[in-house]
Amino acid sequence: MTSIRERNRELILRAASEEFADKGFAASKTSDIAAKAGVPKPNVYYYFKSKENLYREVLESIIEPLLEASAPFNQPGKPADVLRAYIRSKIRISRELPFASKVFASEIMHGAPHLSADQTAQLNAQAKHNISCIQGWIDQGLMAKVDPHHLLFSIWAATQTYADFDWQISTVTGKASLDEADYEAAAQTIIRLVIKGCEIDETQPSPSEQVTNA
Amino acid sequence: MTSIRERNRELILRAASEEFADKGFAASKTSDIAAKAGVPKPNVYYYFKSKENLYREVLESIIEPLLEASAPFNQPGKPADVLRAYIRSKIRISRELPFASKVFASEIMHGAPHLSADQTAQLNAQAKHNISCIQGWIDQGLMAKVDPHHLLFSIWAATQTYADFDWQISTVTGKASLDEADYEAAAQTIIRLVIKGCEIDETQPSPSEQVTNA
DNA sequence: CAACAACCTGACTTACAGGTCAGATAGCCC
DNA sequence: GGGCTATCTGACCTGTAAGTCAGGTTGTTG
Repeated sequence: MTSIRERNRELILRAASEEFADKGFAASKTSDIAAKAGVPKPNVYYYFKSKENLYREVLESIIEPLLEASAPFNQPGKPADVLRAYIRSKIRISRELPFASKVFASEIMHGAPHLSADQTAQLNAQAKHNISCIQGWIDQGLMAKVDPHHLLFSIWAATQTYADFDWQISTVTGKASLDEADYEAAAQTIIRLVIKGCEIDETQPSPSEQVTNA
Repeated sequence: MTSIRERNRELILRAASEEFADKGFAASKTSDIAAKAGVPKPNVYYYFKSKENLYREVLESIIEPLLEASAPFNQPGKPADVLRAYIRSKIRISRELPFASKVFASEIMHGAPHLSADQTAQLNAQAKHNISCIQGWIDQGLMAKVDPHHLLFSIWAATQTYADFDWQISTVTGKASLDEADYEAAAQTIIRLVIKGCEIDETQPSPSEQVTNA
């Protein structure tokens, strides 16, 4: 069995994701990754062809979870429920895959030079779908007229910030790392902002807001 | 007059901020920065002692604007007004100083290894002040009980995202760059989420919520 | 247990980017 | 215009990190 392979690849990938998240692609040294994984450097090259390959695999590992986070948008549901579930998924990713999240964020920040056209297309398609879904709710009078693009950007930003800017969060809160309760508070805060922000203004009560067609 | 100095430093700083924002510190080459600034590489070292020094100056250039953005918190005002002004300031920074913003974001993402203790302290002090200001409003019953930390994190994230993740924004919106109207829509969306989210819930109108027990 | 493949490794090569330097040129003040 | 400083520059040096390789070891399969 080549479970040796599986195991070593896993060790190296884990070390690499931490290293890349911490220092960024260019500043990360393959020798450091090897050391952190507990293997000699040539092994890194044995299992992964190059530093860039290794990086790409780390990057790829976050794509699937990211796409899955949009699941709530892919089945019918009330705006508030879908948005709530979406925000929770996003927060969960930040919490459970902080390294890959950070690598992804860094990649996006620098113009996604390592993302394949296919990956970009997939992510973009899902984003477009989510946006048109929100636009649909607005058209149906199920939620207030909040620009779907900017709403999504805010949700992405607010949820990802817990992975990407963990240093800032730690510094300001004074906690080395957030616990369950902190993440719960974060989720609830973001959910509140989004749900309240999407509620239809009562000031000018349009008659048939509740017309939930299909 | 040594306006030659001023001018050249300015050229190099501008080129450096673009390069650092685009590629990150480690991946940026001083030769590229020199080329972009239109000066030979040794000039970069003549005016700035080292690549790191140059980077630090770029980084430093965003600190002052960032601190100034918190001005609304430093004078009395109603929560909604202060938050609105704050969000607009933050968005303005993202728009007007996109490169330095990105460099700052990248720096924070990697644990702020180049920020001086003093700069960290200043930024942290301002953040703490803003948080206690929000907490004060809550205690006075002027706004809903929204965790001040997470509220601030969301505002930071939502506003900075327009500088940091401009590639993503461009890709999703299909626009190469956002115009005045787009930034206005972004500001209004974020302001709506925040203000609505901070409004006191009417559902259970407790008369004297103001019972702030010491 | 033989032979074949997978895995491991110390020692090496190489390219490249940060940084330097000696000397040239340009501006400035008396 | 003489002398002084600031600015500029091509050519160079050097450390470092990506990547390689020859040969060793370990596992695996008949």
